[in-house]
Amino acid sequence: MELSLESLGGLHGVAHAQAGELLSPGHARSAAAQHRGLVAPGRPGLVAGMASLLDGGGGGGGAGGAGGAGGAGGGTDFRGELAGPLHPAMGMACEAPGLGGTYTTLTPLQHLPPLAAVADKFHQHAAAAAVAGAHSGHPHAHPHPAAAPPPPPPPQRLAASVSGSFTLMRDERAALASVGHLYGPYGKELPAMGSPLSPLPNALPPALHGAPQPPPPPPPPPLAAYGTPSHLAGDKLLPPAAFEPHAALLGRAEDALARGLPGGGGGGGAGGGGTAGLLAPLGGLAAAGTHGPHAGGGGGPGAGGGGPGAGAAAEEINTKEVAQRITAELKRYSIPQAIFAQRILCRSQGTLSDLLRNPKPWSKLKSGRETFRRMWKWLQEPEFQRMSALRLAGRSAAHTAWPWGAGLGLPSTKQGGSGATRPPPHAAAARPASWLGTPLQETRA
DNA sequence: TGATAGTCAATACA
DNA sequence: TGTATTGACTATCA
Repeated sequence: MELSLESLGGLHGVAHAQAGELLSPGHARSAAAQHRGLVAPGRPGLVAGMASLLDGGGGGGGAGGAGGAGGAGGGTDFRGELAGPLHPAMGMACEAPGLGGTYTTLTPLQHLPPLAAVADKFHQHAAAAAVAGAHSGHPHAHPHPAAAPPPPPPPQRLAASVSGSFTLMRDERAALASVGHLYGPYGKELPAMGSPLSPLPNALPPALHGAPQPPPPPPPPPLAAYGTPSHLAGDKLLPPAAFEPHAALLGRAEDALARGLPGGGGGGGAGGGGTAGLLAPLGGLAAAGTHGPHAGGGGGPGAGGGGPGAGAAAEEINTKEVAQRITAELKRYSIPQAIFAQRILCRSQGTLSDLLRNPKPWSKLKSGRETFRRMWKWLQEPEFQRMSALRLAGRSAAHTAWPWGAGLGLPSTKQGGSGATRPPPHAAAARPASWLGTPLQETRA
């Protein structure tokens, strides 16, 4: 792995700083045209970055990058545990419980720009990435099935790589925490990384905004840009089967996060905010979520969180809060429920809608927890990764012709009703072009 | 075997 | 076009 801290940093920088430049004229235009109204003034750069990231270009490389990063970070035993899959949201959302597999983005990072290239705007992420890298080298050259170096990706792919690095970081910190590593460094970095976690400008309970945060997340990139996996064809890096461990580990990761991230510290406030608010120790129930679907407004969670610090292995997710945040994020980025449901949750739009509107208390959930975990996990990701996940997932879907959009034929957490018996669908075809992108057609052509 | 949970596709609605 | 609702179905558990 030729991944270096500097590379990471640079990569990151490029991803954001040069996003605009990297954008293909077509995408740039479409993005601007389509989301003019969505782009919040003052954050065009990031938007562009995300657009770029999500752009088809980023995809393949990105995935690879992520994988690479992950590999780098995963140097520890933890890596072994994770065995590749780094993030359910990263295109491996739809795993079959028990299969323990996931898509992973393991392709090597491509040329990385110098750290100097990092845009100030994103220096925090870069730093975080660097830290992650520092803590996790990818010592061994374990075989990555899909790690085969893809053809030299176009510049745009760098962005995607960034997302990969984030994936790494995320899991990395969990790993670190879980193995009792010094989590200290992350105390500072994580908040930055986590900024995306609780940066919901509106629609979020105060608790979630408590802490000082970097500038609000950028407005959503053009959706059109998200769904252009054209060159990503065949980018599935890991066999789907490799994924679930992720879910299995999720618990641990959550733990780790709960213990190490938010709470951490007092600092908390915000930093922890996100996670803290969403997770609650079993004993101290989180707020809203546990009190009923429409329990009162948001106050709860964040506050309730009580501190992730407490939650160890058995923290519960504040379903209500997660639902609110997901709803806010989807609106913020103009992500259709159907897309999110299919790509990240491997569920149908109707299911997601129901879950978001009527989240059941964690305590009442059974297999449905998995769905909320995915949502939660997605929320934990930096924006780049979130979008990447959506994109990658879409790509995977496109290339694997997921049945009913659920993915790889893997059963959903719980096969619902006729879903299992219904004829393979047309789901893919029905996906909005802006999200699915033309790639599907291209790759099939 | 019935109750419950979870999900889906279809459809209505905005 | 995206979201909310509904009815039907399967899986799990007591």
